[in-house]
Amino acid sequence: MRRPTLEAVAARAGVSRATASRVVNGQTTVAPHIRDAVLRAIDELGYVPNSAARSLVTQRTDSVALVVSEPGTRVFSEDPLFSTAIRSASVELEAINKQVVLMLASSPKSHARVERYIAGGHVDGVMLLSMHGADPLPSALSRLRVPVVSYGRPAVPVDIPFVDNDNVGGAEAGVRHLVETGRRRIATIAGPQDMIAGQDRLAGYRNVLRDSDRRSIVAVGDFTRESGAIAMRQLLGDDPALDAVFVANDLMAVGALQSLRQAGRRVPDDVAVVGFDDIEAAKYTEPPLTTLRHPVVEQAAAMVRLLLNLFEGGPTDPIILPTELVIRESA
Amino acid sequence: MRRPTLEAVAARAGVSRATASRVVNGQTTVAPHIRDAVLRAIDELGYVPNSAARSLVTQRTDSVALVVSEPGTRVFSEDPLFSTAIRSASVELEAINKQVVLMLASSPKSHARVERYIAGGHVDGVMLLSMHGADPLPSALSRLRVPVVSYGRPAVPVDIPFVDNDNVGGAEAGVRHLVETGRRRIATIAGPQDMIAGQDRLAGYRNVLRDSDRRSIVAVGDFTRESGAIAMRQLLGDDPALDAVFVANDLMAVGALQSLRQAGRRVPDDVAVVGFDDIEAAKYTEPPLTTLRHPVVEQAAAMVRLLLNLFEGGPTDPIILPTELVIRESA
DNA sequence: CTCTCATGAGAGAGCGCTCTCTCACTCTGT
DNA sequence: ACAGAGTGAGAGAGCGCTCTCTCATGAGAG
Repeated sequence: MRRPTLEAVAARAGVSRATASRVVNGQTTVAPHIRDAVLRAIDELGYVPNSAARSLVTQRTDSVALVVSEPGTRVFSEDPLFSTAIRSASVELEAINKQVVLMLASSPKSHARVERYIAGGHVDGVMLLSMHGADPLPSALSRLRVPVVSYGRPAVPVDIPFVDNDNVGGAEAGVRHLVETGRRRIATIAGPQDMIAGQDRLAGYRNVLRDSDRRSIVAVGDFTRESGAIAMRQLLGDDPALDAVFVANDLMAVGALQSLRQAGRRVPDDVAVVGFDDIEAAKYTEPPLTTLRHPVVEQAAAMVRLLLNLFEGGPTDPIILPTELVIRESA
Repeated sequence: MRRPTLEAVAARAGVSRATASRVVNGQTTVAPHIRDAVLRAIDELGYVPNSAARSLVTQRTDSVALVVSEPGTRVFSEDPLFSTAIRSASVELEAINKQVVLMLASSPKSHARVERYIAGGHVDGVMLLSMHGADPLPSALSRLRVPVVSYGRPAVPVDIPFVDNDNVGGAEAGVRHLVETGRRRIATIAGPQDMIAGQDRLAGYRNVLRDSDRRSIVAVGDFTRESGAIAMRQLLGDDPALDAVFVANDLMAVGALQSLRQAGRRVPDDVAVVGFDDIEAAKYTEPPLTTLRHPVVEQAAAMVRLLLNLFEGGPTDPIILPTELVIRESA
């Protein structure tokens, strides 16, 4: 009742195991009629190669770890960017016949687990969706001499190829839009400052405010809706006269819109709101959200290509993808 | 420069490979001082067992496939239930030291890929997040004699243990709430009728309407926001006097709210809206959405336990989890 | 002091596959 | 007709591990 082996196939086809192996692996040095005999045997027996045996000898596993390193669990479920990136990366990897091993690294304990697993040579490479700045994983993994690429620039300077979007440039474009539409008191709800995206988007905001001679008004959230709502209330308390807010991601912007509504502010008449990410929900807020779109699917695909290049010796320079201002009704 | 083998560990500790293996696998028949010597050698060499070699002989892989079988790609990224379920299942599996291999099965081509992979014995078991009714995967996999469990009742009657929430009961509770709050013309935006959740929630709606002597007004969406918006417009055209709508999921409810707003209807004054799922966004709509909560995290965890039971011969009866009506402002 | 028996450790046979090496055979050129 | 090159197929050595079988040792019983 156990699965047929290559040996069985070879026996049935009346050839040696080596020849059967050649056919399975698509080598051309097999005469057509022998090839056919082997293929028929494979078909009749329902033979499927044993991957453990294969990777034992080839030293390859044809699978890649997708490590989602995220301290809290909330963002993962809430933020559609995660699932989009994961899906896109999966699709790309499956296209080149690599399996995706999904690993969640939230606690230090699971960090250790991930490291052990990677060190165990279970995978040919690692793709890191690391959100947290103080994350020890990027450096730990790069030390393991395993091919690693990162989605998003690693917070600590470590020699890992990465793909990111232009957070600074995007934020600048968003805030500039507010300046150009005549807003005077432009606040921001920044993302967590231990995340690169949080830092960079705040930097972009500051750059433009500095150049346009405005005072910066900053509250900090953690990229969740909830925190956006709280931060918005806080900003309204700090400066009731603010007439615009640049929110570092759409999820927080949704929360901010709610707080603005509760405070009786009309958007965009009283307060203009610009988000970041252009998640699907941004189209459905009241009013629809002006935001910065960045190509998540392309970014994930680029990350896969980067990993492939790491395998095959192609270029592995960091890739920065552009963002695009999507103007809807909130600003 | 290659990784140390058990042989190397044994040599360094001055024991046989068999003894080293015993220590690695935690057998107790090793004298303490020998055990220590081996452990020290492991530590010094940084030894990590080669999983390919191990699973070659043990015939186990300690990994489980999580197959997301979903025809369109949109729902996956948009619907937070997917990521929540995936995360919860991952967490549970990691707790019992099983790896999660994520597989997307959207096209027939990828279906074949998944089948081949599963048949290849790469995984000890399969967890199926199958959304589509006509999905050939459940039956195909159950034929492969691989342990399979399903998140959500499979559409075709196939002998696979599954975990689901009480879709019919939940829908009934939601519609009953509308009836009890005095609504007369209660429409529904149903989910796709080739999905069990779509069918069952519509059935629940029909049950209550029949019992309360009301006419049913049905539009069908595909569980996306967009389709909810379209369906709502259609319903308003069909029956401008409707005063309530039960929407088969929150995503479509968000779209419906938008259409209602555009049509100048106040919620809940003119039209009451009840959703289903209680996604995070339901708290942030205008007005916040009354909806049916079901325990996604628990459901995924239960699925993992079911798979474990399949491995170890525990009970594998289907599990139906209850839903709970969460009353907010929309109804 | 010998015999039995539990106990701890080693020898060695695979698990199923790939891949190098070798060899038999056919084909070309002289 | 024969050397040399080219081609297709088999033999066999591992890859790193687990696990059964066997054996050496020493404690306890007679």
